[in-house]
Amino acid sequence: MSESIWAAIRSEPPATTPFSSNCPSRVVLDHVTSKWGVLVLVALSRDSMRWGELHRYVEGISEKMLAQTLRQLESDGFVLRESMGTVPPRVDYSLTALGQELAALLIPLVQWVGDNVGRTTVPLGATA
Amino acid sequence: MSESIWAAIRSEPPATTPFSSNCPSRVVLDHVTSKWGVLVLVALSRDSMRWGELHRYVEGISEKMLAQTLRQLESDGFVLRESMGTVPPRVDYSLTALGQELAALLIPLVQWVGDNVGRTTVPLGATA
DNA sequence: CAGTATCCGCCATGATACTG
DNA sequence: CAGTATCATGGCGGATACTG
Repeated sequence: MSESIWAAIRSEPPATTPFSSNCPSRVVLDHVTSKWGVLVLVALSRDSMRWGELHRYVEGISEKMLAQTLRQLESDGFVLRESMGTVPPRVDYSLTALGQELAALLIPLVQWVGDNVGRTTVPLGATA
Repeated sequence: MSESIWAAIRSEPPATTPFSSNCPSRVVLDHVTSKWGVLVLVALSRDSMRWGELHRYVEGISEKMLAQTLRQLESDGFVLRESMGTVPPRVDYSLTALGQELAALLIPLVQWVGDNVGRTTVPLGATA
């Protein structure tokens, strides 16, 4: 009994890939590639931004989704939240070192998509 | 009247970015970064795959979502579907040139996430 | 200003069953 | 084998109102 426990503990997390259904990276990947996650991460890649700035910059995002996305990315360790504790409140959001590594990979992607929408055959009228 | 029409037509699609709420790239970005879209695109980046192969390779994807994702990516011009017209049926899926360009950007991302999950602070227990 | 709280519709996702 | 059809549901996402 104790043996099986130790065996289980000792056994390495069996080198799962994002293609494995139980791989933790699936979760992170979902956060990162979420509808708003990508845009927020890229938005913060230039410089830190305040809540209101982000809200205006990432057009169309609701307050709820902005809050949710930021909390998510913060809990993943990609975003740093700094409250200045002033009145009226001022809160700055920036990328952590980890977040910057990630954003570095996201930028070319967003850039490419932006540049090449015209080459795609996306059914017109899909404005959503 | 005709003037305003021409003015409207002549005016360039006002250089929208993915941060603009009405930008078409938003749609493509959503397809590409969809839960299964990323994985399917990366899966096909090595070589073409049959339906059943994909279904097994991208663990956890339902038949419905596989079909839907493939149709989506096909209609965007990223994926090529080739039915062999045999019985029993054999259908091959591969990336178009456009899809390969895209996948080239997706691979480092998926790779990075897979390699760096450990550095993130994803709340444990989130296996979904 | 920077959020939280609440309500709600809709659709993305999934499980199951069926078909050429 | 390669899908489609159908049904059920959770939660994504938006709108609105409220607060320190």
